[in-house]
Amino acid sequence: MDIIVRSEGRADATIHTPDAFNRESFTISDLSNEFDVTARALRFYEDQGLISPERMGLARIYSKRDRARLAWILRAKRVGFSLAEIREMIDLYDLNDGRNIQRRVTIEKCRDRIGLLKAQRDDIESAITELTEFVAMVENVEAAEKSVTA
Amino acid sequence: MDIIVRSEGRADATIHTPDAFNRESFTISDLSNEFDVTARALRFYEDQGLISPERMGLARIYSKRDRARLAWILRAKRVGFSLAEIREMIDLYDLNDGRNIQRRVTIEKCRDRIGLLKAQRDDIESAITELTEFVAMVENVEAAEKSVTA
DNA sequence: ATTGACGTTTACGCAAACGTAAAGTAGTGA
DNA sequence: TCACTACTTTACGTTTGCGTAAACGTCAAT
Repeated sequence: MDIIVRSEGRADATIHTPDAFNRESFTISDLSNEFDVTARALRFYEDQGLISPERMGLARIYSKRDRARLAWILRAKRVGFSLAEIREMIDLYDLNDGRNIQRRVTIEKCRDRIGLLKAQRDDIESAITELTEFVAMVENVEAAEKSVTA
Repeated sequence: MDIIVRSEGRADATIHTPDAFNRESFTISDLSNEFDVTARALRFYEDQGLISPERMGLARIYSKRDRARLAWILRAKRVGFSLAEIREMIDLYDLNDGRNIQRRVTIEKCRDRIGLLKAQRDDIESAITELTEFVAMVENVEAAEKSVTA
């Protein structure tokens, strides 16, 4: 019996790890399942300095913060940022967390990013419109054809 | 009639090519200048089957249609499509141009694409909001600090 | 005839973002 | 103890989207 239904039926292995009674921590497969990315990807992000989960022996233990950060990373990716750019931004956040660095630079970079994002959004809007019109057109041709055939 | 707006100082060579009195055709550098992409990129797109300009001997001659298609391609790129995906879409358009293929499939694909684009747009919106808030925050900290220092 | 400016092909190079073995460790369950 | 499963590292492979010579053709002007 394949005990592991995941989530709602996943009181197995990883869960009885001594300290994880509260869902404060996650395994690599927890997160890779939840966010639908491969473990390989997560390890890669770590290599690139995007996340640094704790370790229990060798195994990675992701905290809630790590999880939140991952969510952030993935959205940034979807939005078109490269991993390098994401790392930069994370650094910005972190630096401004422990704040003592040039905020001007930070703000500048963010503004640039915002500009890019807006342009991108507009491009996407146009694309949506165009594709939608295209679909409508194709459907009309289809309708016309049917009316002829009928 | 502002036939050539971007030719501030380039009414030379390419222009007196015998047949191109009307701006029906463009050289590779015309387009690479206009759209700010390298000639290498344009040739690459051709390799990938995205555009197929005429030839005059060896040289590529881009028609107005080619130019329009290029504009389309570049926007699709900005929106996040891969060259392969772009080729697929172009094929869809073309097939529906000489229409005799399954429109259902076309429409399906377009709808999928539209869905993705909308999700992407929403992600971008969120990112814009978040970044904007972040900037505001950083600026507030700055202001607060100044008020202390002052 | 030579020098540019512009065009061409062929082909190797490269960074990004993982995929994919290969091989070992560690805990659990029968 | 044995098998299983999840997790690990190391390291080479792959795809995408061009960059970057190298080496050559073509025309116009000097």
